[in-house]
Amino acid sequence: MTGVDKSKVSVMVVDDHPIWRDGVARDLTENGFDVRATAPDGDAAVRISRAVRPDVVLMDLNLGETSGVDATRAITAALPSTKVLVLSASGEHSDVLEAVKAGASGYLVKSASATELVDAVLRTAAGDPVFTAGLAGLVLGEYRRMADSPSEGPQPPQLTERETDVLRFVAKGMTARQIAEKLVLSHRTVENHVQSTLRKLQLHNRVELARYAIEHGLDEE
Amino acid sequence: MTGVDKSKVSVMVVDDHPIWRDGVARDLTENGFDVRATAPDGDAAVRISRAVRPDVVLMDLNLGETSGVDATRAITAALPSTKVLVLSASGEHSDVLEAVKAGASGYLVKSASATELVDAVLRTAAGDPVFTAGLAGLVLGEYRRMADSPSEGPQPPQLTERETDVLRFVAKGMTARQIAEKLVLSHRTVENHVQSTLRKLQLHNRVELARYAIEHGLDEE
DNA sequence: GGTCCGTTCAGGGTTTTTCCCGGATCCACC
DNA sequence: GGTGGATCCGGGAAAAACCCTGAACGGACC
Repeated sequence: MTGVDKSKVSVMVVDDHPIWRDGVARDLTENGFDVRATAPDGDAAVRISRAVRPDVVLMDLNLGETSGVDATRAITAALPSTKVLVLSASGEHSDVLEAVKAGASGYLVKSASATELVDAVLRTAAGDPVFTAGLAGLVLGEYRRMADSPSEGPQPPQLTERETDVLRFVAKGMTARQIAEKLVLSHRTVENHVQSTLRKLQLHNRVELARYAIEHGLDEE
Repeated sequence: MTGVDKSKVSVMVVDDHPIWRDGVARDLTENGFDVRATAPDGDAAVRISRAVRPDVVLMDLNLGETSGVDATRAITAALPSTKVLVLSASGEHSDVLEAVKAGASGYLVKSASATELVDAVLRTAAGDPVFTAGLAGLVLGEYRRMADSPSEGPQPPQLTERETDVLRFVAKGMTARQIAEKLVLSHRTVENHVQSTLRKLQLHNRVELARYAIEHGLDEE
């Protein structure tokens, strides 16, 4: 149909309903996409996406316990080249804006047809923002209203200055005590910064922090 | 004198005698080299060289407790583009061969004159192997005698297959228990492999291991 | 004034890592 | 047959990391 090579677009599907999840996955596969992975919740999504590095993540917002928004934030933070296309039952304005703020590249309501979905994934992979009719205007208006973020992108993961300081040293392989000495702090404070950074980025240990820092060039400067 | 741009050659001086160390550093500076760092022992040398990434490391072999050979091995393993020029009081054949096996690009006895030193550092930076008269033949003969290492280079850091397996997973941020499950091992065994790898590469924790793995492409494959 | 957030410190607990040591098997090489 | 390396398993102990909690201060913002 379109001129894009769909076989090169790798996709991950995140949804807590197995039926819907597999249905979407089959649809996409039949349409030539490379469905590399599926995940039932946010935690798994974050973990698996880091391993699989799909081009596009189809993310349900309403994921039982873990929030799709948090997962979206973590994924776009960890994998700048991966696009997250939110597929949600609701078309709530607040949900849409939250998702976009978290780094989503598009927002589709689940009532969309299969052909709409295929088209949306293709366009998302190509870098176009995709929004269900009526929502594009909303997001655009909101952008204008904010007006203060000159060049945005998927929201630089909101680490505080101190957290960034600590992260840099963690990425060099220093212990909390060594960092504390360097920054003239208590090692407990350093550990707290590490903890809050782990939470914000949805990572689980210092090695993952180091990889994150390296991928984002936080360690060179 | 020579046509090479000395101001571009960065050097680190490793020696446990402050007087000698500073004397050499001053000599080199006066001759236009960029002496970026000095270190009094092997541990500091390994640590600092990773941060500074000098073109040439002037390494004393006889460093109190820590061995200059070990430091040489660790530095050449971690920084393939950094050359280690050994500056030793002794001209012992076994010392020379050990140093070369550890990755040294050259070997100079300390009785060398300042001009010889300057010349040696320049040639080392240019990639030439530099040896005090009489030692070049020794090393060449030894190479021929070994004859079985087809293309050597600075000795690929001698990690065993299992250690490399474990390292790959460590670099992904997995704990010893997770790796143990993956490789069907006891977590104590995994920890032992981590330990021996740390020793061999003269690193001190998993974050440094991860950085090593990433720098050497061990994590992608 | 009140509230939120960033930064700092700390207690208290569990888990993991780091470091040292030992022993066992297998296999290759001399 | 001995020797050494790679691989495996384990004990013990100290350090570090991980995770949650509360608390204090100052600055920004309403």
